[in-house]
Amino acid sequence: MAQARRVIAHLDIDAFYASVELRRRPELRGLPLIVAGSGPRAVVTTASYEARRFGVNSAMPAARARALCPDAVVLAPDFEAYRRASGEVWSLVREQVQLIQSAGIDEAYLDLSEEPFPVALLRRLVARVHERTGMTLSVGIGPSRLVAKTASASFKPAAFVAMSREQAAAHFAPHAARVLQGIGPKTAERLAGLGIQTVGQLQAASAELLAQRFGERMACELQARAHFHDDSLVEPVRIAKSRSSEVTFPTDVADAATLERALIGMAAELGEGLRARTRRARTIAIKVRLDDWTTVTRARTIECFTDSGETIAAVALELLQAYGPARPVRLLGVRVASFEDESDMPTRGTPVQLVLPL
DNA sequence: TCTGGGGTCCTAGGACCC
DNA sequence: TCTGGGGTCCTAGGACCC
Repeated sequence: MAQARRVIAHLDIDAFYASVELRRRPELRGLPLIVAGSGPRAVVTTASYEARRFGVNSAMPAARARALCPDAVVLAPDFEAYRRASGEVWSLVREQVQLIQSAGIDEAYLDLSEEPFPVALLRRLVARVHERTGMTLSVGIGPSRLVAKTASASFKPAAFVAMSREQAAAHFAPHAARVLQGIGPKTAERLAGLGIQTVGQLQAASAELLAQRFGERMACELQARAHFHDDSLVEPVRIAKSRSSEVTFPTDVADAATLERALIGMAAELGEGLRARTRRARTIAIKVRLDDWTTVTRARTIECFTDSGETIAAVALELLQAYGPARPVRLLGVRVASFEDESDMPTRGTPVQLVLPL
């Protein structure tokens, strides 16, 4: 059933990791700050706004970031601290709002459709989070996740913007199509090949032309986004479909024994994770990235569900041996999927009941 | 000075069954 | 003996997001 009025908010903690670091190292405030690993292949996890002015951005190789901004303070990431800080922020939000979908450590969507005064509630929330944690939230408000997210992302830091679908469609029309969620570098490039650079041009593009280039389904999806049509729901509970562990070696590895040791370690980790969550998987996959960046995946689905690191390792090793990388390996990963359906699993503490169909 | 790690979703093709 | 179409399960690759 269609809902009369949807009010969705997107909340994003500004420069999250950098903010956590600044909170405990206030003397660094105002300086360009980069959070990045120290290895030769490390990338930037986050940069303060001062560092961003030098062109430093997330996912950029750390070495390049240092070159762009030699005076920046570079800190190694402390994920444990970030998880704690994230918990502080989101538990404050959860005190006020029930329908929350987490979107990573520093973002969430809120469904405030049932709230009589959503904007006032969000104002109070932003103030409270800032007062209690020192973190600044950027907030986008709209009739959909797409409008909310695009608004918060484009007006941050310290954004607080509400827009209707029509306003978003008009406001973002001159912006690059890339601002729309779901349009990444590849799709933007393909669109540019059709002469489509902006959201407005995508709105006005011929549906036939788009369908020809992208297929019916994706074409419809692209144009719906350009007009900010989106009825996806805020889903508070999402059940994971896969878990994985991967490692990029500091230098490429040609030695089979080293690869096998890494694989066994990751398999053990995944087994532990599955047992901790009382979940079991049937599909075991490996991912291998060679020194020339070619990336290959191999998967096998086995008869029985497993949560055993040994079983995962045995299958992963077979897959690796069957593939037999012909070049030095840059990255190696293991993934488990096809989880046992939760409804088929015995629930702890509740006796199993036989339910007959009516 | 080359490009992390953890996920999700989509597509396309093949095997197999009815 | 060939022909057909749909559905499900599985694998591999790719795009995207945080």
